[in-house]
Amino acid sequence: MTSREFAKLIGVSQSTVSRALNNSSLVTREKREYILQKAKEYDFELNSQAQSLRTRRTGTIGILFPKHFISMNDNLMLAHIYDCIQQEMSQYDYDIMVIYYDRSADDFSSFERIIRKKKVDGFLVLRMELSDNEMELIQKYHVPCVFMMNVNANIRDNLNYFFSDSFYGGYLAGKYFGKFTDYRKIYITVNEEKDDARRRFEGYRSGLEECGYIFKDEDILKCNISIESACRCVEGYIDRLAEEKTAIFTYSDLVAIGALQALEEAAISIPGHAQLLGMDDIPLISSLRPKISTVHVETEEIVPKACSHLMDLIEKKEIVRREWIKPRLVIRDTTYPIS
Amino acid sequence: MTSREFAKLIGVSQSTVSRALNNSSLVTREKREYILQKAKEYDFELNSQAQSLRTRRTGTIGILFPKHFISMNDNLMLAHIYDCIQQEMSQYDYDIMVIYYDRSADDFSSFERIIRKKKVDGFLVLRMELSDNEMELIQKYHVPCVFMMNVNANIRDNLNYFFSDSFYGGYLAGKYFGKFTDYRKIYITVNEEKDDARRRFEGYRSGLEECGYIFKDEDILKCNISIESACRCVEGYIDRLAEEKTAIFTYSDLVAIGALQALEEAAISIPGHAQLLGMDDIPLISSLRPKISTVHVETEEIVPKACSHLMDLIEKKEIVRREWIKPRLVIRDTTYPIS
DNA sequence: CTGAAAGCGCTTACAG
DNA sequence: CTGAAAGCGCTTACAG
Repeated sequence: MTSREFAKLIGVSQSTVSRALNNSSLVTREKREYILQKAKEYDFELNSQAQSLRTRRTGTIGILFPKHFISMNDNLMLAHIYDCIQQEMSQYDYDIMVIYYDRSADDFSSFERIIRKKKVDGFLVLRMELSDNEMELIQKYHVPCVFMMNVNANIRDNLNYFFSDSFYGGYLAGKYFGKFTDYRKIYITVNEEKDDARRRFEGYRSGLEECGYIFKDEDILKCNISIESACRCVEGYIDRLAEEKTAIFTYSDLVAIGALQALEEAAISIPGHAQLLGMDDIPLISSLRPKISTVHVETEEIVPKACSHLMDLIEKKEIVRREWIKPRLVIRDTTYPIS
Repeated sequence: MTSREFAKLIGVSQSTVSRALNNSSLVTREKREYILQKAKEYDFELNSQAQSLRTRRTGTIGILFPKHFISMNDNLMLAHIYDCIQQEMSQYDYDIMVIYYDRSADDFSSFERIIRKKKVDGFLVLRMELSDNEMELIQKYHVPCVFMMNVNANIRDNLNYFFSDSFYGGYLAGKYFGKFTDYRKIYITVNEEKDDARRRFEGYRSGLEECGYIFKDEDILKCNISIESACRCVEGYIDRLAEEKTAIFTYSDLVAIGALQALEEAAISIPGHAQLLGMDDIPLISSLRPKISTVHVETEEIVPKACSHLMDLIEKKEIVRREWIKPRLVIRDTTYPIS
């Protein structure tokens, strides 16, 4: 049933139906209520395609996932962020579309296609390594975009973002481990999120330095962002870890889980002989035993801010907002309590 | 730029532009190629809202998640299924919209809203406990729907589905554990997915029976579908588990992970004193140590079948397909190898 | 506050 | 094979 038919059926004009169903103040309360009630009675709902065509609003936002992202299962932090976004957006009556990076696409990435076809009203971008091409698209089509969580590249002007302060997160780890003077400090980094991993490390190094510890570059281990890879990485280093007391800060919780497995396998006592500190604080690590200490990234704070600001941008409020949100330390079982 | 403007610009009619860009055979190859090239040159793309309004196709499908589903993080099996679907659908150039069950909605669930507003062309349903109301909506709006993975309720006529044969999965577990005559058999079930958990159990019992083992109802443990809950559940039972050798089959891998933690905490040797068998085979469990033996649900087979069939239904091919896909046993570290 | 009318940008039956 | 025209179902400026 179209709005014209429905309008005729209940004896008002199509315009009034539209106004009532869109909560326009141009319609009297009584009339609105009458129409709403009739709409329910006749199961009438406005066709969203036609609405979109007219209003240029789709009621859908896109989440642009990082390039290296393969699956929710492999990157639990992204799954967590996704969950938070979904929950947050439900209050705005917006639907969500996830945009993966499409390796197979030659000419158009799905991101490009979705922008050009106007399938979404705006983007939440979890990926900073946008190509110049993609950046241009955003500019050209004036798509509202809010960048969030992790920086991966230089931030251009007039971009909106809510980033987790990765440097500060690392700094907290450094200041904390710096207190344990008899532990050799290690950092496990990942290949995928280079920029962010670098920031975390720089913060770590700087925190340690403030405590008088000079970090040696040879104590950086490298792996991919998966449990298995981290486990194998630490296994390859296990003799040195067995020799002396170490305090290991990892790029992410997932890496920490892998490291923990290798340490347990080698019967290295935790936190006695090796302390282990993850980063992100994904839900999974508080389910696993031992509970891994970590640097908590304030997803709960970042996501609502990013969503609400994206809504503002879509409503054409042209303010630019840029914020760094500070992580905090969460001490659990794999490090010593703060004295 | 509209297709009319673009057409004028390059000296053809709007109809021809539309045909060329939609790969219609009614346009000569040369003309098509000319138009495609010009489209690229002028950055022209058809507006998908207008297309949708005309064709009644959105190029988007919905995934209806179970009611008890809260997050990708809590239910890793759903995250896994989601990953598979996303990967599969990319070949069809369809976008995906996840529909959560909205507890807060009084009158319209987001499922209802999305059906009525015609925001998607069809649904992949991971939830069987649809209300009568929702079932009626599907019928009334003729929305193509493919049900998949786990049954949770009675299956009505002319529904399309690709289900994992939960009974058979349990049966495999039963036949397998049945060989270990000196182990007491346990089953850990969950509150959330009652129907499916029941089927898995019935299969288990029947497999055991074939081996001459009569399962006692007191050996059913109950928890929620989370690692913590499963862990606490097994802890509460730990004395009996310490007393005698047990073979524990769990509703899901997540439950198995929780059970494993409790067993390890109590220093019960695995698989010597307790054998443990999960179900689903989520990616995470092959990352964790020890690797948990499990009943592998053929997500890789089910998802492509369901997606491809949904595409068929959307193309108005009115065939009904219903299939049960058999799981298989994957023996890893928490059970003895099959002799 | 209400309605008649125009138009959003496409696709496709129709005529040639 | 190609083009002119109608119409998908809305919203909103305009007139009253």
